[in-house]
Amino acid sequence: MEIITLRSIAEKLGISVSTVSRALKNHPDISVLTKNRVNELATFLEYEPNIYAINLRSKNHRVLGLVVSQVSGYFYGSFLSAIEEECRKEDYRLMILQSGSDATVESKNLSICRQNRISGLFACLASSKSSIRDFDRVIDANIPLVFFDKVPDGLHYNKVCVPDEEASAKAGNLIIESGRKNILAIFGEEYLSISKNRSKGLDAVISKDPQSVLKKAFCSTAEEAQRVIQKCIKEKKIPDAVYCMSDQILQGVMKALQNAAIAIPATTAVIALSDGYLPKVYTPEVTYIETSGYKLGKLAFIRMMECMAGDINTNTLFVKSVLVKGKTI
Amino acid sequence: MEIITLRSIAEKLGISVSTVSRALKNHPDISVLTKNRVNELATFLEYEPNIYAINLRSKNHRVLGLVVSQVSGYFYGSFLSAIEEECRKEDYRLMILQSGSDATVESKNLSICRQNRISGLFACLASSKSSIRDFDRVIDANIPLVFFDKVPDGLHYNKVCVPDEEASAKAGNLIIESGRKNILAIFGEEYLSISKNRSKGLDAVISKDPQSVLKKAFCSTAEEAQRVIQKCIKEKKIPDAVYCMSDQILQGVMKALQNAAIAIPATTAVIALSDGYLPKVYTPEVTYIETSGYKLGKLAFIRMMECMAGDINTNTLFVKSVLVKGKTI
DNA sequence: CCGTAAGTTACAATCGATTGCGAAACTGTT
DNA sequence: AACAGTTTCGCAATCGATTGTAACTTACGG
Repeated sequence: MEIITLRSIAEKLGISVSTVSRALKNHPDISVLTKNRVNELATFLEYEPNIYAINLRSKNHRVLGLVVSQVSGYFYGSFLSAIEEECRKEDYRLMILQSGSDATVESKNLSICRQNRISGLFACLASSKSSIRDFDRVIDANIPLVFFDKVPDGLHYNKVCVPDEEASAKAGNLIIESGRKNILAIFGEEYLSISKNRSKGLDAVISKDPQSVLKKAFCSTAEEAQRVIQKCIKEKKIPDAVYCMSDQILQGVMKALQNAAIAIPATTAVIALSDGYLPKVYTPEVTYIETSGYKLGKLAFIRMMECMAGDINTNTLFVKSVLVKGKTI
Repeated sequence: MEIITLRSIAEKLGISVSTVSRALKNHPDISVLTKNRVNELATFLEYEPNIYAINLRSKNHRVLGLVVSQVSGYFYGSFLSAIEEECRKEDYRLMILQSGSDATVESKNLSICRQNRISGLFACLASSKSSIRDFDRVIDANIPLVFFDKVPDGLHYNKVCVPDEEASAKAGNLIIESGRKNILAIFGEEYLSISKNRSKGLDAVISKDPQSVLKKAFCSTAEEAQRVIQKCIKEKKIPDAVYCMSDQILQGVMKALQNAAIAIPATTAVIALSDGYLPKVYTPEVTYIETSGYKLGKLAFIRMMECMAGDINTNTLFVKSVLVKGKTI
C-alpha cells in the first residue's frame, strides 16, 4: 500500500506541502476552503504523520525507558502496569529493556536508551555488579533518571522506594504485640541493600523487647527458605513466628510449614512483606505489610514528570506501607 | 551537554560529513588513517547515531508492538518476558500498549502502532467488543500481525495459541484414569472462546465414559469460583474431582476446599490449566496442564520473524501442552 | 489605474544520517 | 611531462514534517 505523506496529499490537491501541513494543524493562515479539502482527503486516505520525521526535528521524542532485570513477576509487572497507564495518559511511549540480572546486558541497554534519546528513564539495579557509571552517563546526557526498588547509594540520584525499614518495623511490632518471642526472620541475599534495610528495621523493633529471641537467615530462593524451616522442624526448634522478607521466601516457608502440618497461626505465626497477591492465595490468608509495585509505579511517574519539567533536585521518595490483616498472626 | 552528530565530528576533524559516515561504517573508500582518526574521536565523544534520522531514511524501524489488555499477571508477564528477550537478541525495540479491556483504548493503541510504522505487531483481543477492523487496518498497512492467546476467528490471521481443547482433554483423561466420576468443571466467562474451547475439549473426553457425571460452572472471578465450591459443600454435593480452567479459578477453588478442610486429593481431586506458578505454591502441589506464556512468546516471535521475512501465509500454531504431575490427583 | 493592506499560498531551510556520483589528489608508466 | 589508473574524499539529494519568510492574489480606496 502506498504510504501517505504530506507531499502525496499536496500533489493530489495541487497545492504545496507547507499548505497541507498548516491546514492539518488548523493554522489561521490557511483558508477554510483549503482546510476542508485537505482534512477530507487526509482522513479519507488515513494519513498518519511520520513520527520519525517529527522526532528528527523536535528533540522531544516522548519516549520513556524502563530498564529492569525481569518484567515478569508480580511486583515488576504491577510496577510496569502503573507506568504504562500513565505513559498512555500523558501520551508517552514506553521502551522496555530487560537485563536478566546481567551487568553487561544492562550496560548495553543503557546505551540503547541514550541512542534513542529517551526523555526519561526508570531503572532498577540489575545486580551487585551493576556499573553505576553507565547510569551516570545517562544523567550526563541530560536524561532524567528515576531509580526504583533496587536503588544505588548516594544522594545525587532520584529514587522511589518502598519504605523497607518502616515496613519491616511494622511487621516486627505486630509480632511483639502478638506476644511471640521465638522469632525467625528470613531475608533475601545478604549483600542486597533491601535485605540489609529490612533486617535493620526488624532489629530496631525486636531489640526493644529483651525477651524476644531473633534468629536470622538469608536465602536466595524459595527452596532455600523451605529448607531453613525444614531444618528447624527437624531440630524441634520450631519458631513461634516467622517473618518473610518477600513473596519468594513466603512461598518456601508456607510450603515447609504446610507440609509438616504445622498449625498456623496456633503453633507458628507468619507475616510477610508482599505486593499482596500471594498472601491472599493461602489458607489461612497471610498477614502482610503491603509494598505495592503499582503504587510505586505511580509515584515514580509523578517524580519523572517533575524531573522532565525541569526539577534538577534529587531526592528519595517513599510509598506508604500498609498493614493488611490476614489470619496468620 | 552538546549533542554529538556526524557533522560536529566532521567539523572538528576538518573533513566532510559523508567521510565521517563512511569511516564509521568501515567503507573501503576511506583511508585507514582517516578511519582511525574518526573512530577515535567518535568513541572519545561517545557518539551515538540519531535513531530517528536513520529511521526516517530506512523504513525498517526495528520496533515491534505489543497490544494487550494488561501486562501484569503471570501469563502475560512471562509472554512479555519471552518476547522482550528475543527482541533484544534480534536488536528490535518493543513498544508495549495496554488497553485495560477497553475497546476504545485498544483502537487508539492500534492507531499509535500504525503511526509509529512498527515492523510487526503482537496482539491479543482486549474484549468481546474489540473491533477487528482496526486490526485489519494494521494488516492493510503491511504490518505483520500475530495474534496470541485470545485470538479472533477466521482463517486470514496469524495466530499462536495454547491448544485449549487438547490441554483440556489431557486433564479430562487424567480425571477418567483416576476413576473419579463426579466431576465439576469451572470455566471463565461463558462467551469467551477460550472457555468454549476448553469446555469442548473436556466434553469430548468425559462423554466417552458413560458413568461420569460432568457439571459445569462459568465464573469471572476467583471469588465466584470459591462460592461455587462453597455451595456444593453446603449442599453436600461435593464433587470428587474439580477441573479449573485457569489460575484465577484454581485460586478460588483451593480457597474454598482448604477452608472447609476437604482432603485433597483423598476426598476431592484438583486439576488445573496453568502457566505453572500458582500450582506449585499450594500444598499439596496441584497437578496441572502447563500452558506456558513463555513458550507461547517464543513461538510468536518465531512466527513474527517468518512474517517479516516475507511469508504472507496465515496460519495457526500451537505450543505443546505438558502434564505436570502434582499431588492433587 | 495604481498603491496598499489583508488574505493566501509557496519556497526553502532545517533536523541527522546515508549514498550515488563526480571531482580532486596521487601513483606510476611511457 | 603527459596521461591513465587508482585512492580518497566531498557535493548534493534523500527521507517527511515543520516553519520563517517571501511572493502572490484579491479587494478597495484614492
